Amino acid sequence: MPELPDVEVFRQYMDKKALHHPIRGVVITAEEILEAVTAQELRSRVEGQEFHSTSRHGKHLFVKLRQQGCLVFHFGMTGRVRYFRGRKTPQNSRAIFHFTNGYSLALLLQRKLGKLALVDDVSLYVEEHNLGPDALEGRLSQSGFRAALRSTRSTIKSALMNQALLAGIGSIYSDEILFQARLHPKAKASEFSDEVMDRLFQTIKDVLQTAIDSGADPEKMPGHFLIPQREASCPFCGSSIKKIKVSGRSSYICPRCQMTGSVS
DNA sequence: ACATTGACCTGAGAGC
DNA sequence: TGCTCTCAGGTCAATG
Repeated sequence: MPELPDVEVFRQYMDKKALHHPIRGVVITAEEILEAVTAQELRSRVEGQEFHSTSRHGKHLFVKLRQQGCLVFHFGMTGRVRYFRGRKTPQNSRAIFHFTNGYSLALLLQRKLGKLALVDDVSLYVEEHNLGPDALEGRLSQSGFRAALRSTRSTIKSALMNQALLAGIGSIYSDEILFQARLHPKAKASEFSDEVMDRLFQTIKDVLQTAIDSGADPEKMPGHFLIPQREASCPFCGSSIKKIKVSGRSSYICPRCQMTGSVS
């Protein structure tokens, strides 16, 4: 779930539900998800404050505190947030922020691959984690995208998933983007023409924005999207979708529509 | 120096 | 039913 569109939906959810409530307690039930902070330090710096505003870079969600500091949520492969009322915490809650209004916000991680950090400087965090420009926001220019693709020898799928080149795309959305752009995931990223790169650049924006507009919910995505029907047939030509391995990750492709750059 | 692989963690689902 | 095996949407260290 948690690639750029999912995290953006979480961000909007936090904005709607969890801002501006005084925090009366913080409970960490899996200390290993904390990054460069102890549970005690986190508690003492967060309790009494409020969530003030949110932002996002790639797959990272930043929640600025009212006085000082900023929480960083990373969701790994299975993370979510949930705002809930009452005492019974949802399953797989690893960090819970209790508000004075009787509601709480939990970070849910089935697998403990997510992270929670507390930082003072968001741009420093982004820099230290070697994150490239966000795949959707304006910082990534068309020419910058071309330069990024030309700088690597890897396949286009690996390049799209490389957070240092551009941040926010994972395995699922790289498949969707390459499907919509009719490009084979094993094609060499650096070998595309300018025209193909520019078209791919636009496809990235379109796919990510459309996914966000669908609430990152496969059931609400448009009929030409691959995500809701990866195990079925191509919405364009009807061929059965094939599952292949690309640099160790499963990839779903239409073998007929995505010929460009395929290695025979 | 760069790209790819395996390990990390946990649970769901397949196959026996 | 119950066991074992494989795999999953991410990242990073180890390897080639």
